[in-house]
Amino acid sequence: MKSVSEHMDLLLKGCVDVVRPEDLEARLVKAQKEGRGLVVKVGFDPSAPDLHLGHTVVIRKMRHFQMLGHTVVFLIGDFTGMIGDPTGKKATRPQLTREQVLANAETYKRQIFKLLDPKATVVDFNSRWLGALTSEDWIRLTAKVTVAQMLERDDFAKRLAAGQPIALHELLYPVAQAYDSVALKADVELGGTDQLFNLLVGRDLMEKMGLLPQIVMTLPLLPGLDGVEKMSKSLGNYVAVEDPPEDMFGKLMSISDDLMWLYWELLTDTPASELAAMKNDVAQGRRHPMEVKFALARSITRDFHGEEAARRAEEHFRTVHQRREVPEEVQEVTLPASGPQLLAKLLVAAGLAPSNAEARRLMTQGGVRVDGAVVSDPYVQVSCQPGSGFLLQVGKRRFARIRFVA
RNA sequence: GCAGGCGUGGCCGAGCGGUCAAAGGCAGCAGACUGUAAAUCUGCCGGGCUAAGCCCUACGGUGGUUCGAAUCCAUCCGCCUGCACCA
Repeated sequence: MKSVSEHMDLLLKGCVDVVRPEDLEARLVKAQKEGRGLVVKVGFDPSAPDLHLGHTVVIRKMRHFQMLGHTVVFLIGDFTGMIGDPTGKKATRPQLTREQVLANAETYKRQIFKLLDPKATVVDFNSRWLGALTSEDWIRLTAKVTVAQMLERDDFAKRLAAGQPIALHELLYPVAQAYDSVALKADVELGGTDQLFNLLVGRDLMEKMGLLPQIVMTLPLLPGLDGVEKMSKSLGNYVAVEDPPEDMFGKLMSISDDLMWLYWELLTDTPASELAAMKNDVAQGRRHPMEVKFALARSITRDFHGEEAARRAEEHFRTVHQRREVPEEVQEVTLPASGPQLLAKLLVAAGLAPSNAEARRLMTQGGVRVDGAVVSDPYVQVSCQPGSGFLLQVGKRRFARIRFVA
């Protein structure tokens, strides 16, 4: 087994806050001596099981713990979901049914097990213990946390100062999350940097309830493909875990050279030392940034789709985007044969344009090719003899092979 | 409850009786450029029609006024902001 300090290198890679590193090290040493793994807890929202690469930053860290023999608890916050993590955005969460929660859990599993080892992952629901608390239990529990403590939270402080409402139950969110750590006797809790406050409440509550306070580790919020905003579905700058390999590869190739390094750090397991060497090589002109970006796209695509799919996605990218050639697999569209037709209408029929007007526009702008040749006259007709056909291309990367059948 | 305001294209947002298919921005699409699906530049960006034009649909819903309404009036729906109330 590797030394604890080597473990530390892997575990601390990419982290923003670690409270406290020396505690982590001590606990690793103790665990190793006792031959047991640490319990690493991470909470997830039960309502949004569409994971993107931003989420995988934390999930990857979970994997690092697994790789070192620790147990990871993927905690679905079905009880806290009723509150909704207070963000100031009103909107009380719609309550999910038991069936929805379970269905979402399955969706989560399908996605996280691309990175995590199912055997070393415990999937749990916090309604299991939070739902079992009596009114009396809640009073005893909330007695351990002060209002002043809650108001340290930036969001609460701001709203209070601005005279905006803070519903009483919102204060319960951090307390409930903290109690999760008590129930699980967590050794470590991971989360995004936005979770720091909640995670620290967990430490505090554990100590008050006679447990060893958990170690808190936060990971950065991943910037989206634009390199500016954080990755999020609503901003459209994301790569979904379940994006098809070609899309995933292509989206990753589109990031800027600067952003690439952060993605290397947060979305691969490449050791920091290796990364530094690579960065240096590019800076010295010994390696081309594009080549390094290819390696990145390959690595990430492989994680989610496997070696073979990643290879094909790369090939597709090189063919279609780099060499501007026709991809191996082109969607076939069969249309009923007829007399001569306006090409514009065929574009619509083939699903390459949403309306005739749009199809004509595309043609006028030189965006349409028939068998490789640009056709810019919006009124050309083509013959639609049975058995005949041609390759239709719109823009650089949308293709359809048209065939006419009687 | 009282007073005032708002609702415009995928989104934000201007327009306040005709010249409005509706400024501007974002997003999107196409072209150029590029190692790149980045950046930048150019063009397009409701729909139908072989069209410098005509027609249809569209500015929350409905009904009016007017030769003519996104623009005025009535009403309904939805949202917001003050003030009041909160036994």
